[in-house]
Formats: sequence, structure tokens, C-alpha cells
Amino acid sequence: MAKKAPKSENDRSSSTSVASAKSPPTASNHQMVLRMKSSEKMKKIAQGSDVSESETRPKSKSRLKSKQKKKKTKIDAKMPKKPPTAFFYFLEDFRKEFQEQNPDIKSMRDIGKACGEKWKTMTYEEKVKYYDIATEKRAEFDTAMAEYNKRKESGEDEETEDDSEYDE
DNA sequence: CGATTGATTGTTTTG
DNA sequence: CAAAACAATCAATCG
Repeated sequence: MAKKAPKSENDRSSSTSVASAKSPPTASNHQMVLRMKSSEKMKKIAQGSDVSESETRPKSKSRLKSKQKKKKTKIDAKMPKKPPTAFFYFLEDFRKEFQEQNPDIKSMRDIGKACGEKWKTMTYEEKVKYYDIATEKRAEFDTAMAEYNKRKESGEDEETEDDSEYDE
């Protein structure tokens, strides 16, 4: 049911393979552990693990304070930027549809909310599609990070500190 | 006029 | 291991 008709868009080859494939070429170390954990989590969701309504909602305190901007983690001359997550990819697609279905909506905050809800309703298979893309992206990112780490180990005396980074 | 917030979740980063 | 931060996006708003 609800089997999304194949859009004959097999550019990504068999992406509907679900978790069967799951072949993360990564093998860093601690990172791998974390990644594996993620997989476990997904499995949990796939099996449909109840709910967890208690979603800490700090309302606006932490969010406000956080402020996505503010390079606190300076250092980053070569620090690879974080690639968009699966959710973001989904957003890209969803955004277009959402705008078409809701041309009245203007901002993304509304879309984001809608996406979040829909995202939760999406099944693992559907999400996997985006996960796959994100995974690929991360693979590239991993390489970049390897160099970044290397560079750091090689000689990170200046910490890529160009100018003055004395607090703000 | 410019920069920032705002909202979503997922990965990244660092301690 | 855990928590904080940030990733895109774009409209609206503050200064």
C-alpha cells in the first residue's frame, strides 16, 4: 500500500534496497561506533518502537541561546563543512511540493514543521532513500576530514588561527 | 540596507 | 558517552 510508484528515476540505482545494503565503507574508530549506534536506532524505528512523547521542549531557552551562528569552534581552515543531512535533502524535495500545494505559505518555518511531522510518519524505506544520499555525501566528507585530521596532526601549531580570535 | 532569527531533524564536533 | 552546534533555506524583522 502506498507503494510509491517507481518514478523510473533510477539514477541512484537500487536505492529501495532498504537496509539490506548497508555497506558503510567507513571504519574510523570511535566514529564507527557512533555510526553503528545510529543504525541501531534506525532499526528501532523501523520496527516501530512505541512513542516517546516526552520530548524535552525547552521552548525557547536553549534555542535562543544556541544561536546557530557564532563560530565558537573556530579552527577550520580546512575543516570540512557539514554536509546536509538526509532531512535537509528531504526538505529540498518537500519544499517544492509543499509550496505547490501551499502557495500561501511563505516561510520555511512552516514547512519545517510540516516536514518534521511528515518525516516522522515516513517509513524507514522512504527515509532510507535520503539516508543513502546523505551517506554518500558523508563519505566524501570523511575524506576531507581525514585530511583535516592529518593536517592537524602534522603541524597544528597555529591552529589555523589567522587573525585574532579573542572571544567576542 | 544588512544581519539575524526562526524551525525542522540529522550528522558533526568536541570534551 | 553526552551535550552543544551547526547544516540549508528564505521570509520577516530588528537596528
